[in-house]
Amino acid sequence: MKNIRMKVARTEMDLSQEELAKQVGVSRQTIGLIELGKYNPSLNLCIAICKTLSKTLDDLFWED
Amino acid sequence: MKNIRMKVARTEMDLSQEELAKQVGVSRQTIGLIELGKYNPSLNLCIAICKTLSKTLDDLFWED
DNA sequence: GCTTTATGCAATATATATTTGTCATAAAGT
DNA sequence: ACTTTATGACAAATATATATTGCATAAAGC
Repeated sequence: MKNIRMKVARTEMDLSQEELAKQVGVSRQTIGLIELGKYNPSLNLCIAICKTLSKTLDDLFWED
Repeated sequence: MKNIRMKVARTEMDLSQEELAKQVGVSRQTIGLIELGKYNPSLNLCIAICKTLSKTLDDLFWED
């Protein structure tokens, strides 16, 4: 399912998908697909995204 | 690096690597390698492990 | 001593995450 | 109107997570 929390956190930091991708070291498509919920990203990537967005794993990726 | 928190959580539940693997739906080797820190597991797998061990992502996979 | 049980290691095979490139579109700026 | 910027979609190629099998070892039970 869509990861709205991640998209919100990204826009709060005023970053485009492409800018976040560059900072995290992946392609724009990867970021886009994660936000669309069509991907099962690796733990290391999740952690890199969290650190860039000043969030934790539970903040962005933990449900219920 | 080694994931000691995961190993502790598993032993607290009195589960072997093989038992946890079966409950989570992966092979024993995958669990072993995650605990040894030689793997970059997928988010879905991390979540499945957390739920089986009654922990959250931050509990088992978030550092600092 | 022998047999389980639990764990680590290594090699090959398969599934899937991620990249790269390209196109389409809508919104914003000039 | 034109040009950027941001995003979604798609297909093919590459990298890597995960499965499978088999072997080695140490600890525990009998």
